[in-house]
Amino acid sequence: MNTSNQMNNESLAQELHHAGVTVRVLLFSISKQCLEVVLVKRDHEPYKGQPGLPGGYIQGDESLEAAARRIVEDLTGKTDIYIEQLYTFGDPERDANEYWVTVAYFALLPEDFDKKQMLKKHGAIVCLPMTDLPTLAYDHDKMIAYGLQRLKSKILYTNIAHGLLPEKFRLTDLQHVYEIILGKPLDKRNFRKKMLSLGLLKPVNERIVVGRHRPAMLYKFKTKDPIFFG
Amino acid sequence: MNTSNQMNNESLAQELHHAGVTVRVLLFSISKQCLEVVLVKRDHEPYKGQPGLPGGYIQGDESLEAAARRIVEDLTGKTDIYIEQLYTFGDPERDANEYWVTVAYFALLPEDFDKKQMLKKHGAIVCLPMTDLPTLAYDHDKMIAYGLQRLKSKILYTNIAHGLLPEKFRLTDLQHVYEIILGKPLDKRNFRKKMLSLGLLKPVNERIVVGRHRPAMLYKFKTKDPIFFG
DNA sequence: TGAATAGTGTCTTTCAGACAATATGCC
DNA sequence: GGCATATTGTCTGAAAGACACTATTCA
Repeated sequence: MNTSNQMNNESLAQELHHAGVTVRVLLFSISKQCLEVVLVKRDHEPYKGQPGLPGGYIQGDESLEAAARRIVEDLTGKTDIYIEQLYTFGDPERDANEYWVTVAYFALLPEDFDKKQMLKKHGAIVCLPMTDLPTLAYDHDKMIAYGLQRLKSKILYTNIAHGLLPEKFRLTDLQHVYEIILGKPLDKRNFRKKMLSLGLLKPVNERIVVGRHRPAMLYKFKTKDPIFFG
Repeated sequence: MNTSNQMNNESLAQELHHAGVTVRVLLFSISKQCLEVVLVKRDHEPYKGQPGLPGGYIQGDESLEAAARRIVEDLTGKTDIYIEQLYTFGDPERDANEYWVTVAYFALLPEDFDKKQMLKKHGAIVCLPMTDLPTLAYDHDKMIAYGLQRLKSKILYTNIAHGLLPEKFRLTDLQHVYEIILGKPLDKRNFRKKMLSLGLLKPVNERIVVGRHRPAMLYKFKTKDPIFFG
């Protein structure tokens, strides 16, 4: 396809200024000690057999975000996953054969989601720790770097952490989420003081027994609507 | 175009999962008392005659950002304009006839740029204050709202203000930029204290005479590379 | 009763925000 | 000399950050 010359004819321009549109999803999740991202093994060329981000084409009757939600639902079976648009990548050098515009979305999987089901059903899927990623198809590594940056900054001024946690959780769980994403330990007293002062959480009148020690109070987010603070 | 059914054939999918790709640019600028955005009068259907955001099609040999830069250069003649990607809008309901994916970019015009030239050369262009915008083509009003939000938040934690100022400026000019964007007056002493403590500025050993009073020291940004603080 | 985590308070420092008087150069 | 803006410092309250001990439950 050659579109480098100036277009004066409207219909010709419409013909040539089209591009393939794909949606990619960065599905982040917290495992015991690290942040993981969902990858699929590509089943056709280019980059066949290599891991890449899950994604697909837009369909003519759905919005970009709806396409992203469909892809996430296909993988997880869940519809209440946190999703936001991340960035749009479009560069003729991404693929020698065609101009692809890829709209990347960013999604969060709660800790209590059973990934085994997903891994079994879609055999080619893996969850890999962010610290040890293989070579990925296309510019998917750039997308992941960008998504991680977004997550790191946005957890500091929004209630986005709810996307990574179960409905009810301990303050300790919440702190672990922050520590894993920020990559550094946090002071327990200061963390709790700050979190509770923000007023985003409400205590659930339940406790959870984890080991042979004092059980912890459970909390939930008052709302999962986007809240900005700081 | 009907793409609502499942695609099993790869080449068919490639045929149908294409969309028209346009780039739109929000070109913000500071005038005496308010923030303005550049609009053009559309010269063909749909929305012919109505004001809308400047934009165009991607060409096959340029990236999305390059397309945005080309559009800005066509309008302004300048290549060193601050640009960043804002958001990508894609929804079949945006246009009944075709699926358009629109990648919106966000750009800043420095205060010393002579807009008269631009308005004269491209007769259909207007700069309108953000507070009094007419009905716009498509969902361009949504894009502007989104861009304004980005500007308001990003001026608080980055050096993005350099895009709206001349190379050299008074601290008073910088303060005006903040006041106009945030829509509220700021305390001069606190503003200067904070700005200088950030270490983003360096004094230029020049003064500027504006009226019959003490001339002000001029400053410039140490770098226009993106800097995040706070 | 011992193991293991839950839960809590003080002090220091830093920063944001309120607030007004003096300095300087031009006309 | 008068006008008009430039430039500067203090005080107060809020929040961040360093830091360690007691409470509770289960096995």
